[in-house]
Amino acid sequence: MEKVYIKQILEEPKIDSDIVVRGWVRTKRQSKNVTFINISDGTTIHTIQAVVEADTVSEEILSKINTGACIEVYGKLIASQGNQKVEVKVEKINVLGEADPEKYPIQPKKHSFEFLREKAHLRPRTNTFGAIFRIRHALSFAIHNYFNDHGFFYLHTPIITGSDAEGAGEMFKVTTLDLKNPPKTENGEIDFKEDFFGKETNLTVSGQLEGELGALALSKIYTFGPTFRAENSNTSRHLAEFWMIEPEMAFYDLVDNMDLAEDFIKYLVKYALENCADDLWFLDARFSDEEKQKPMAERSEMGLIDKLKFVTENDFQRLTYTEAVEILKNAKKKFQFPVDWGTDLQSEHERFLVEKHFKKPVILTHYPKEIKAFYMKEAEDGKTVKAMDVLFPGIGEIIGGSQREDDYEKLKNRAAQVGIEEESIWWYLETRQFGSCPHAGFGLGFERLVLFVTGMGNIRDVIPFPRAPKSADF
RNA sequence: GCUUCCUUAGCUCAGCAGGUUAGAGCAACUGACUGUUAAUCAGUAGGUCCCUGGUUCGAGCCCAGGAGGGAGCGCCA
Repeated sequence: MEKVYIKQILEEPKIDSDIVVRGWVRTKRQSKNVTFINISDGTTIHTIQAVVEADTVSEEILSKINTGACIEVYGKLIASQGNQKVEVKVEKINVLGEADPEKYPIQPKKHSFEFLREKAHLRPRTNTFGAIFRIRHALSFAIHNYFNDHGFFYLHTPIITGSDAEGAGEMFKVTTLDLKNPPKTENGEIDFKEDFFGKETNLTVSGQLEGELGALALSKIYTFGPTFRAENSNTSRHLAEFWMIEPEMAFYDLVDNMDLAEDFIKYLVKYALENCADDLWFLDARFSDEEKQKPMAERSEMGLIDKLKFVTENDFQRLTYTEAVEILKNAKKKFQFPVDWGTDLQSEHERFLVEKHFKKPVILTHYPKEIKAFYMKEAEDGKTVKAMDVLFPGIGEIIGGSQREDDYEKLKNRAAQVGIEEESIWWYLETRQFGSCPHAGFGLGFERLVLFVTGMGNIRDVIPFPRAPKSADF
């Protein structure tokens, strides 16, 4: 028999029908003649209220119904006399799983996110995390929807990679060698020929290079999978394991790339607004409460939902790195770090451009080639590359992308300049020898998107089980 | 990796100038209550003051080292 969940019961209430509700107890309110139990099954932010008249359920069972317990309620769906439209008039309750109220850590009160991070196994049962993970799902789904509708193919790039040339950061080693007693070469170095793959392997830091191989065959591809960085990054915007979306498109130049990035993000935010209204409403209220705690100067001028609508309704500001440097040099604000053409912009500079100067998402292009990756297409001026960074308020860089260098000689020279051995990326270089073409792509940090859409402050709270330096529980 | 702040009851936090038996709110428990909305009211119980060492007649408070956490920076997505 098909099970019915709370979301469906509340959306299409069949008054006077017999129903079974299963879920976890949020609160129980008891008085002499009647007991009220609020139940959540996580299918929606809303709970359903079960009403137990005196003597319908034994004291023994009632005493086991505490916050956190899992119960199965048989009864009739009736119109409610209280604040909600409908409620369940209880006939029978089975306790499926008890939760000792002396020990169950999630109480019907506000908890700090720091505390809940230590209870990552139970935090999905809270309103906030339920909402976040439902939105996370919706956004994932929307990503596949968007690309499928636009003729992209989902390409599965490897998680274990034999290449260490992606240049995106420190990598986690993958090995089956005995770490206490590894085989050694004559020089005394570890002999990776003896390792599982017969060479040194790592967890991927980016699917881009393999993604390009796909684009140069299928025209438009995207990847969406986990990515690993062993950087010792201790911030609220970095994870050691995160999910990245990386589209790569043949015959796209930098402008096409920007157009796609902007349209894509707007679609995703709009999808959340249209499909996660209840959860966003809840998070909007949470966001406002949070903002009220902050000093006036730091408060967001807009509510969460207003912020999201603003992004969908306004064009992103596009400008070159050189133009940005000019704006920053002429700004009245004193920066901690000086602005100079040729050095990378600091967080404070990016924040100024996005949050103070333009007050909307910004796409910066044409960075000096020295501060960008080897695979980016050199611009006509010979000094900059056709790179683009999409900067978001409160998040910073949410997308990094570029038109890719499609000229074999130039690409080979750039790789050599930054010390990448030709043999390690021979397969990548070969695509420029055989049927090369202009192409472009970008990487979108999924958790950074979820951070923006949910209005949360720390990236560790938008992934169910965060991986960060010194932190890999659960 | 760097800078800075924090660690006291299950949770959120207070605590003086270094001075006896360490406090509050919420949660829990017991009871009361004719339908509650994180119910209300009354009561009960709950502590390795993060760890180790030091200074002192005396340390939750001062000093040193360590562990864990937050915020910011760098690296990036």
